Amino acid sequence: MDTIKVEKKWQDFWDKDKTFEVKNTGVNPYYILVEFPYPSGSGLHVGHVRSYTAQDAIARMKRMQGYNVLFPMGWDAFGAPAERYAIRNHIHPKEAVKENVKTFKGQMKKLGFSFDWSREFSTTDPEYYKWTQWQFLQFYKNGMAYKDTIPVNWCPQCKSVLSNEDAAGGVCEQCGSQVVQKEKSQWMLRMSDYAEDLLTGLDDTNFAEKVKLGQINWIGKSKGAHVNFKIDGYDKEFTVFTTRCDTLYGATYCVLAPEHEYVDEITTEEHKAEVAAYKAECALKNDMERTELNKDKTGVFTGAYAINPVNGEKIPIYISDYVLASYGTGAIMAVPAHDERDYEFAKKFNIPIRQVIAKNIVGTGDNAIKEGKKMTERQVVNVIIKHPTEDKYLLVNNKKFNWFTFVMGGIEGDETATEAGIREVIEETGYTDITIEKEMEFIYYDNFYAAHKDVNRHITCHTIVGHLNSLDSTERSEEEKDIADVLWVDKDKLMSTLTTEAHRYDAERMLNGEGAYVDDGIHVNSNDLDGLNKQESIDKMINWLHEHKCGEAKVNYKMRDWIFSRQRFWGEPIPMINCPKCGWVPMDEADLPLLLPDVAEYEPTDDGESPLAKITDWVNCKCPKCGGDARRETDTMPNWAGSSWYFLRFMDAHNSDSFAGMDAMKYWGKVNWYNGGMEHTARHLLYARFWVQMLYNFGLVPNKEMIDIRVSHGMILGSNGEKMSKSRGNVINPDDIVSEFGADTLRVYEMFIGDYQQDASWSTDSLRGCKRFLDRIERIGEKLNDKKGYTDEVLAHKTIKKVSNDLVTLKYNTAVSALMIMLNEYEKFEDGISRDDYRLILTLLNPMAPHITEELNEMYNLGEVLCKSKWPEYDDSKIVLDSITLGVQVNGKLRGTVTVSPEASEDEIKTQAFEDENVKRHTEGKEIVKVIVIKGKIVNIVVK
RNA sequence: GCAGGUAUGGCGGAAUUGGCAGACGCGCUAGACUUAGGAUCUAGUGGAGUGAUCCGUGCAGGUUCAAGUCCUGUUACCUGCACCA
Repeated sequence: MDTIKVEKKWQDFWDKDKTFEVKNTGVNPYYILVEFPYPSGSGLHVGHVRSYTAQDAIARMKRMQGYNVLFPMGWDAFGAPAERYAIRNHIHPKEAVKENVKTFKGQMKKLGFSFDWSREFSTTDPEYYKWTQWQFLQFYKNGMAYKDTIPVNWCPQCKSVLSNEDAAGGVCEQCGSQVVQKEKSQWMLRMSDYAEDLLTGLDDTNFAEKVKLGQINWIGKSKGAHVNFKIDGYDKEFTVFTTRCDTLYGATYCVLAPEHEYVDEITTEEHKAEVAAYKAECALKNDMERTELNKDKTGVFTGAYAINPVNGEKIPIYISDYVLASYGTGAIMAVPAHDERDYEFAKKFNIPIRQVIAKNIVGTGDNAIKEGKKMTERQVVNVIIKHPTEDKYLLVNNKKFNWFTFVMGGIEGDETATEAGIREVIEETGYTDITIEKEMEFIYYDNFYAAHKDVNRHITCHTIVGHLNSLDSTERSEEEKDIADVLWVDKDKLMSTLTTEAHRYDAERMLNGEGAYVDDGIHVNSNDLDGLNKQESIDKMINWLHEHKCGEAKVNYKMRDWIFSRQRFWGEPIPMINCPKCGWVPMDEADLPLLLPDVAEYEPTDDGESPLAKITDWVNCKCPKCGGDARRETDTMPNWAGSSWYFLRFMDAHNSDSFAGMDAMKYWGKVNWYNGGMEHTARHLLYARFWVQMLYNFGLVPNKEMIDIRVSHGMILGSNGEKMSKSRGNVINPDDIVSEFGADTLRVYEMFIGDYQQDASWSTDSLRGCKRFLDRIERIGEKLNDKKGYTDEVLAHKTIKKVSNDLVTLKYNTAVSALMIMLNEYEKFEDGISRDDYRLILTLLNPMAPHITEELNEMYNLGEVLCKSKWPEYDDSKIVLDSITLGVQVNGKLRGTVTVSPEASEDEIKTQAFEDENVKRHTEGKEIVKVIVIKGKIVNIVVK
């Protein structure tokens, strides 16, 4: 078959027939959406083909099933690449976009996607961005847009503001020079106001779980408290955000972000120079550098002290860039004992570390508390002693209970842990030449049954670490010798030798180094909180803070307001006017769209303003309020703006009175099924949902969430398993594949390539396999017979069911495989296949290979064109087989099979199973313990 | 570091959700038809063994009559986020 000719023929037919154009009327509306592409200069990618084909297949099937399917396509054409291209080639970006759109559209048509082209638009069309601007004005008028001064990435060489992506690694992507931070006034949208709504709104969607998770992580909700700290010697206080106000008694210093507003004021005279230097150093670093230098904490002391509200203690105030000005309040209380970052900082600056939580180990198993035994309180010391010359540790082995532990014992009277520890080592092991190095944080060993004393215990367990200077020793008492042996154990055998959890925990802390203890436990050194766990303490502390007016419960979100300005030419102009008298004034809505002017130069200005700033005719205007001279905003909107509502426009693409009519939006309801790349699931989806929620709150859209199902496809990688890129030389151009193998082959192959949501590597060999499959589909047409109906009813209905279900559960690969199996079966039919057989396989294959199936359907005169035919329905009762084969296992190993009718009783199946020769061999002479029959699945005979 | 994902023949991947592991495709082997084969058709194809059989789903345990699937621990790779208090 001449695929080029045939495919063209059907594409022309669909065009002329307007087969896929839909009206906003009729029953069963169904809206299928794929992310519209950025029409780049390099043309369509095989990755696009994957997701477009998948959605196209669903669209085609749904139409045949009687749905009114909206499957639109358009262009997300604003953005930096088009602008860069324009700068280089001195042509207007809209010309470049026109060219690229032509290429993309041509490629899409050649692939036979069933888009409704009557609704096509580009975000760069004035008729479209008019409404993007109009919506911005609604945001502004409702107080959701404001101006603020924030730092941006600035390339001094290109004299241009860079996005975080373009400034990756602190280096300008274009020229390679060092990026610096520069303060700029920017339009912002109050997205953080919607954090909670964006979180709860997820419940009204059917996004894939991992997509939801991406949204949740991005929003980054955390519950905690604000705590106010007075500054010693000032009538001033600052507020910190903490999720762990329960550890307030362990706060031994505070840290302000270097940008914190109080820093200059509270810094004492002798620290001024140091603080100023540190601040200057931080200002030079951008976010990337700050995080890169994370390995080592830096900071300086301000000389000032804060007062801890719970105990009145004076604690030093430091500044450090590990505290971010942009999160929380830009200030923290530091609890080194129970926060890893604080711990690291405290170690480096020699700040006290105060334990306020003790790990609590509860006895389990043999150590679990025993009913009716006395509960006793004990202070215990565990002693970790290192060998004087070898890398070994001193253990004792209690013979009666076969316990392996460090030396341990009770602390008597007013002994310190160290004194008790030394005493116990001498008593239990005889070694006398002991040096104790340190005491670790203590732990509780709660509700634990001590078998050797036959009592229940609540132990406070102090752990000290030391070494022997020599093996000098005294004779142990006979009593001690009876109780326990002394042994030295290698470092790496330690963990597996120790028999109690408390000792293993000690060993781990000692070997891996101590750090902050961040888990739950029992509070200590915390007055009223002592004895409480984490949650209890948090609740109690929040009450206390509230009562004493020095803090309150507080929820914080990672998500910040949306920076909505770009200093770029190729974006939607922001329709705002700056009047010297009236300030910022929105443009009159009747004057929209505010068109992008035609200019000759697209380079940004020297001070980083958008190129629009240079066009004085355009910039200078009259204030809509007072009529005086005023200037337009020269910043443009970000690329994300146009794509935040395009799916609404598709519902009513030609509406000139509004961005989309309420009736049209109500008719289509939500986007039923939205597909896009994993890389967009976090940001694009969040922006779009935020945008829609605002519109909803202004009464402009019918639903708070406008997208129901969201799925993401995996990437198509090069044949070497790496991402396709020109530099790697592994790019596959879909055009080449279409002209050599045909669009249908490419479509079927990309559906068959593997799990849709997983990445997959390109394989031209595998592609050939799909070509062979389609060739065989064509060839079997020569074996048509005159019989009526399906030759194999079971096969027919089974396959209808499989394909119908697989297409809507993203299992395209097994749908194709089911059709391959069907064809394999057809080829085995001795008298050829019936016309109904052929029509069936062509229909089922049509969503994936629409051209060849239409052609064969027409060639053999099998019926109406497939795209207007009805999708076949399956009948479960026809899938029932006359007989089924069950595996027979003996002790879980397959030994034979039985073939029985589906209605066979358990006894019949059992009887037959035992008749199998091989089963007999494995069961003869053995005791039958149990026979398990799972109807329709398996028989398992358990023998001894 | 945190979060998520993945791991099954020579390769891409199936497995009705705990029930005959390796469907389907590629590749490979042998044969047929051919002047020819990167066409087509037939047979075979996880490993070891002549065989009965044994071993096999990253690794180590566990639960179960039965584990790729469930539980505990662990390793490697991929993708996000990254000092989020």
